[in-house]
Amino acid sequence: MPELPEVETSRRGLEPHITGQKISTALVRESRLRWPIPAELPAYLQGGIVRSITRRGKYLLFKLDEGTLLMHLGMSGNVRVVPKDCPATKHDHMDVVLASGNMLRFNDPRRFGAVLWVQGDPFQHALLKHLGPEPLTDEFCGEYLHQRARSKKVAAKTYLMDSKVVVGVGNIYANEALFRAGVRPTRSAGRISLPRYEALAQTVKEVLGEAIAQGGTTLKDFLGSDGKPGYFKQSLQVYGRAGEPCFVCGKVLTEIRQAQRSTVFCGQCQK
DNA sequence: ACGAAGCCCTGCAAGC
DNA sequence: TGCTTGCAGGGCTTCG
Repeated sequence: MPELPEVETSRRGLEPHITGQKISTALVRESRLRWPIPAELPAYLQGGIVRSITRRGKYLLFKLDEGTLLMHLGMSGNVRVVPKDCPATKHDHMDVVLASGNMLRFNDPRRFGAVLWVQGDPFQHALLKHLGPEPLTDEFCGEYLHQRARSKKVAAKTYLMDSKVVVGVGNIYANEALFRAGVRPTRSAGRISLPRYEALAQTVKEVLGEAIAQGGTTLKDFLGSDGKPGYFKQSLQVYGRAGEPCFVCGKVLTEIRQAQRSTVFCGQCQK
């Protein structure tokens, strides 16, 4: 479900309901995720106050005085604020009940997500320590991409989706950004010029920025914490359009697989 | 050290 | 209608 825009959409939706709230109780209903939810988590959370909710890549960080609740939505995860008497449904893994009468509910059918507790500096945690820059900051630019790609043979798309290179660029937005920049997804990362990387850095920012502004991309079931779908789907130019004509040149879009993920591109517009 | 592949899981749509 | 197959928005881990 979530790429960076969807995670950011969730974060923004949660923020006003969660910040400053005291946690009355927490309940782990199904601990099996990518890693088990720690058995001690409810004890850590109980009585704590959520000071802030931030995002690093696709991770959500709920900061408490005693530590940080680290959450990843994986492929199918969803986190929402609901009234505390809201009946549980399938795949509701965890509830964090707030003094306000609402609760934070984490649901994840495919269980690729994670809910962890980190004491001390969360950015020193193994999962966050080696992450690349945020795509919407100035640190992420053409020069950075160009420099870092030197002598790399990986395909441009695989390079763009590597969280050590840049965080938050998932399959949809990698396809879209490469199309907008006119870069063929299969081209070796080390064989792309600086000006073309400048274009690519720009289109990554554009695509993600537009998607956030539109509340993310709802393909099947993504809903923001307000229950509304994202509207970026209607802006997609290549993702999910294999076999259909390119909006720019009319040539039929090609689909291939890279690293077990579907790639769609225009053989005419992308070189 | 790097790059490719495997794997974790459920749900759904398409095809037979 | 019902079965089987393949694919899905991610990313850590293992293998070569």
